[in-house]
Amino acid sequence: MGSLRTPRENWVEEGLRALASGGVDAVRVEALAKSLGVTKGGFYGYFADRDALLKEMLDTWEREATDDVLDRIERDGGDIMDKACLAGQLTFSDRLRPIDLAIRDWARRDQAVAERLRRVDNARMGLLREAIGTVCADPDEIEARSVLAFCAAIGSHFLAADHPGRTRAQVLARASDLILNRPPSNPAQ
Amino acid sequence: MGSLRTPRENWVEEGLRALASGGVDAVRVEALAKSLGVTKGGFYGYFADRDALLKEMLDTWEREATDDVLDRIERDGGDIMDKACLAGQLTFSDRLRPIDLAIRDWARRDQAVAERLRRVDNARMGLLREAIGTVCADPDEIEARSVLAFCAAIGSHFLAADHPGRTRAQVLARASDLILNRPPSNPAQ
DNA sequence: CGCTTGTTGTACGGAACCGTATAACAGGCC
DNA sequence: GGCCTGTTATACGGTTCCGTACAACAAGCG
Repeated sequence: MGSLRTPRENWVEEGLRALASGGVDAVRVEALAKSLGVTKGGFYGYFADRDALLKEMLDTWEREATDDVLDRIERDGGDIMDKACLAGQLTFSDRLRPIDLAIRDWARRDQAVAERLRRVDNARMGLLREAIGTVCADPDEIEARSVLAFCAAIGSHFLAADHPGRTRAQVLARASDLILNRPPSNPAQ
Repeated sequence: MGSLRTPRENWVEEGLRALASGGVDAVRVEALAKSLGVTKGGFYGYFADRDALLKEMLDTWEREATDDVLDRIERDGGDIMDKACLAGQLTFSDRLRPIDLAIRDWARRDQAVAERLRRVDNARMGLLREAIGTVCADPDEIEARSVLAFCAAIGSHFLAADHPGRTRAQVLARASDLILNRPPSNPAQ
């Protein structure tokens, strides 16, 4: 039995890389093969067609963005607010963030992708509601603050504006204080 | 002199439509021609190439998203908060919203587009700062609340989560109250 | 009406891409 | 070493797209 010279996961991995940097339309079999240093010859041994790869990429992403993140925050422990913060850091890591953003745009044009994103976002919102539930009691307000937190996390990556005299991180730190209903943190941190 | 049977603006208009519904990669000369009911024969009489059309589309969008909106809110009058709200409604109108979102994704991969978006977003943020300056005094807090408002406006269109027992509009209304530091509005409105 | 001017349809060459077929090939196994 | 099995390179036909060339054409004007 011959060994797997460029195994299935490599194609998925390279596909996610292409998705992250160029959007769905950049996920092209021949381009991926070139990046992997092979020709597309072997691709069709693993995948029926391009759509099968896209589906597998989404499976991988959905698992990494939910199960893997949940496992990790469970293992690290801490209170629910710590967990939500860690989940946020993980989902907006250098690896997952560009994939997440690309999938959000993709979801606007593909109903099946939108459905997957909905599942993932619902899981994330669940965590956020729990965390924010510790700093506020009214259910409507919890929902509003959770959505604000989520929108700030996503939107800040799509927002191009400058903040004269401040860094984006400083502005977002102050925004976090507002969302969590706490006094301004030390701006020197 | 023959008349302009399908004039320059039609190509730009159809290009923006394609951009809005399918992203930059959907803006293809032959596809636009088909939508316009002609062949691409005439296209290259107006534009040197596809990039020239993309540039013109961005010009049109930038003008509509800034000058046209500013003219309109100036004409309608009202206080600065009214103006900012109207600007938001115009920016996220059925026409401009999908273009705006597509350009945001486009900007992640094209530096020149990112620069244009930066100019537009800076103009919008300026208006937002003015409006929010009427409900809060601390400059850092104004900046944080303005960014929250902007991120909520953008992010809510990229967010796929559900809100059990509520509509997205209800949640956003409550979020507006939080951002503008005012008591909960009547939820029946 | 016939010319001029500018728009449009059609045809072409070239590139990128998909998916298939097939032959060369490399590793394990006897 | 020689076979077997699964991976890879190569070649192919088909499609879609870009940009160019040119001929057909419609409309205004003398």
